Amino acid sequence: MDLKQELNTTQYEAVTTTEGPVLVIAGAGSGKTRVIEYRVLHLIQNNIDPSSILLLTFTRRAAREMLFRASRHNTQCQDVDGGTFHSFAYRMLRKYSQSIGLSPSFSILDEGDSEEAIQRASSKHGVYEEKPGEKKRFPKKDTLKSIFSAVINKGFSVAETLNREYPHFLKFSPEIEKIRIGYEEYKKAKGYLDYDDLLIYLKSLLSDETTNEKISRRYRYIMVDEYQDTNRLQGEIVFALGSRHNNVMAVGDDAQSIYGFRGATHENIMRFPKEFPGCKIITLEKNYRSLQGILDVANPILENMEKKYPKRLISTQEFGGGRPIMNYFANAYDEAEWIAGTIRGFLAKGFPPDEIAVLYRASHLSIPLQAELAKNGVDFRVFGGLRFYELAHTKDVMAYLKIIANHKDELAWHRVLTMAEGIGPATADKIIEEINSGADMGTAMARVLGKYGAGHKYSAELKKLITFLNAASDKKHGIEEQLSLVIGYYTPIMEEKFDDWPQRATDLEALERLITHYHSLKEFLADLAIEPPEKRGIDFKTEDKSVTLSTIHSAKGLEWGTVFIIALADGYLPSQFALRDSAELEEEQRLLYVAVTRAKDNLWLSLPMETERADLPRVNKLCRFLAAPNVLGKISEMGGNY
DNA sequence: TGAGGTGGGTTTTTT
DNA sequence: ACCCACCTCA
Repeated sequence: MDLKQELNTTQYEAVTTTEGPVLVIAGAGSGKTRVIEYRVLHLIQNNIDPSSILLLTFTRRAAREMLFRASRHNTQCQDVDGGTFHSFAYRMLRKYSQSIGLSPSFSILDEGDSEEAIQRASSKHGVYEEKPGEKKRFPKKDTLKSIFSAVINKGFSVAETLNREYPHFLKFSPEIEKIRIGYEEYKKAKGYLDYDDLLIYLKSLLSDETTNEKISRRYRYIMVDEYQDTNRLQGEIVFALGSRHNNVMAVGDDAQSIYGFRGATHENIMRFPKEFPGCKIITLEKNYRSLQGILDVANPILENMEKKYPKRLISTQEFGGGRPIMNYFANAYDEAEWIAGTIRGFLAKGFPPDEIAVLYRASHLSIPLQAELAKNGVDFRVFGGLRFYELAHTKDVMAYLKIIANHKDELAWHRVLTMAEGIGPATADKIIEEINSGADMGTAMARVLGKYGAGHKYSAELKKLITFLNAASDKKHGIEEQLSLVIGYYTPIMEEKFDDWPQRATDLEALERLITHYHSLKEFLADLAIEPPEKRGIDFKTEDKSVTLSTIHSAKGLEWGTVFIIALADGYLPSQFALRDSAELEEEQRLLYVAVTRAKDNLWLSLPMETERADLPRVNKLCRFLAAPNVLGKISEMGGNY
C-alpha cells in the first residue's frame, strides 16, 4: 500500500515517525484514528513484531474502534496489544502482581460493588449511627465513592475535594476521611481492587525497576489515543511505560476534552513534551469528516469559548452541504415521535441504519425515543448509561458465580444470602463471619450449617442454598454448566422478585452465550467488570446493523452520516449541575462541539419546550451555546412542529 | 431485634 | 429504576 496516497503530508509525517516521542494535536474529524491505524500498519510492514505495539485509550469504545480499524488491512495487526488503561492494568497485574506483593487472587470491584464495600467499611466506623440531636445529612455511598475517586484521580485531599465539589459536606471531613481509610483497609484485607486501584497498582508495578524493564522490553511502541481524556495518574503511567525507549505517540485534541469531571487534564498534553524531550509535535487541522455547513456551526462554538482553541476546521469536502436544522417540539414525546418517524422514513429510502445516530447529554433522555423506535419497528443499539452487568438480575447471577470462584467474596455472599427468604442484612453478616473463619469452602459451609442449619425460620432455605453452592462448585462442571446451574437456581427467585422477569430472563440467556468465549470464571467475571458488553442485546449480535443511540460521552471518536442531537435545552446541555462553575460550563460547551462534529452529512438539532422536571423552569430555553448569534445564524430554525 | 414492605425523593458524563 | 428512611409485624 502506498501510504503517501492514503495520507496527507502531516498525517504521513506522523505515521512514518516511528522512533522517538511524538505528540499529535488533531482537530475533530482530522483523521487521528486514521493516523494510528496506518502507523500500526507501517510499523508491521517494517517488520516490527505486532505484539510489541501497545494501543491505549480511556474509553472502551474508542479502544475497540482503534483495534478494529488497525486490524482491517493486515491480519497481523490482530496481534497488536491494547485496550483501555484499566484492562491493560488488569492484565499486567495478573502477570506481575507478586512483584509488588499483591496476591494474584485479587478480584475486581465494579462501581456498585465499591459502593457496597464503602457502606460496609463505614458501618464499622459507626458514622451512620445517629447521634442524639444531630440530624444526619451525611453523604450517601455513591457520593462517598465519587469523593474517594476524586481524591485519587485529581490528587486532592478529602477536605480539598469537599471544599471544591461538596462544600455542604465540608463539616463531615474528618468522618469521611476515616471512612476512606476504612475502605482502603477493607479492600486490602479482602483482596479487592476497584477501578482506581487498577491504575494505582499498575503505576507501582511500573515503578518497580525489574518489572518496568520487563514490560518495556515487551512493549516497544506505545500509542495513546484521546490523550486529552487521561488524568494525572494515567499520564504518569504513560511516562513510566515510555521512559526506557521513548517510543511513545500521544494523540489528542484539547478542544474535545470532556472528562474533566473525573480528573482528566489538558496538562497531560502540555507536560508530554517536557517528559519526553525532543518530542516532535504534529498538528492536523483539515477536517475530512463533515460538510462545511456542519463545521460552520462547530467553529463558532469553539470561538465563543473563553479559553481559546486556535484551530478552525476547514472542510475538505467539495460540496458545502445545507445548514443544520433546528426543530422545536411541545415536549419530549413529540420530539421522540418525530425523530422515530423520520428515521423510519430514512431507512425506507435505503439509508444504512449504521449511518444514523441519536446523541444526548444524559442517558435517561433516550427513554421516550427507545419506546418510539420500538413502536416503529426500528432496530437500535444503546450506548452509555446503565450497563448490562449493572442490571440487578445480572448482578444477582454474578454474585453466585463470584462465590463459586472465590468462597470468601463477602460482598457476593451478602447479596446472595439476603436473597434467601428470612435472611436480611443482620443475619447475613453473622453468617459471613462464620464463613470467614473457615479455611476452605467445605469447612466454612459445614460450620455455617452447624450453627444456623437448624432452629431458625430461615434454616431450610439456608441449607438449600449451601447445598446448591457446594454442588455447583464441583470442579467436574464446566463454567457453562455452572452458569446454567446458577440460572436454574436463581430463576424462581427472579420470578418472585421482578414483575418483568421474562425480559430479564432474556438477558440471562445472553449471559449464557457470552460465557462460551471464556475458559475460566475468574476471567469471565473480571471481563464483565472491566470490558463489559454495553447493554442489553448489544455485542451479542454485532453483525446486525442498527441505529445508534448514545450519550455524547460514549460517542466520542465515532462518526455517522446523519446525526440527531436531542434535548438541547439549558439545564440538559449544559447540565444544570455545571451552571455554577465556569470550568464545568466550558466542558459542556466542548461536549456540544464533540456532538456536532460527529456528523458527516446531516445534522438535526431538537428541543422539547416543556420540562417534566420540577427543578427546571417550566418552559425550556434553547441551549445557551446554540443561542449565541454567530452559532444560531448558521442554523435553519423550523418552528412548525411546535 | 431484624425482616420485609411501602412511599417519597432523585437521577450527568466513565472505568 | 433505584435508593433510603420509616413503618409494621413476628
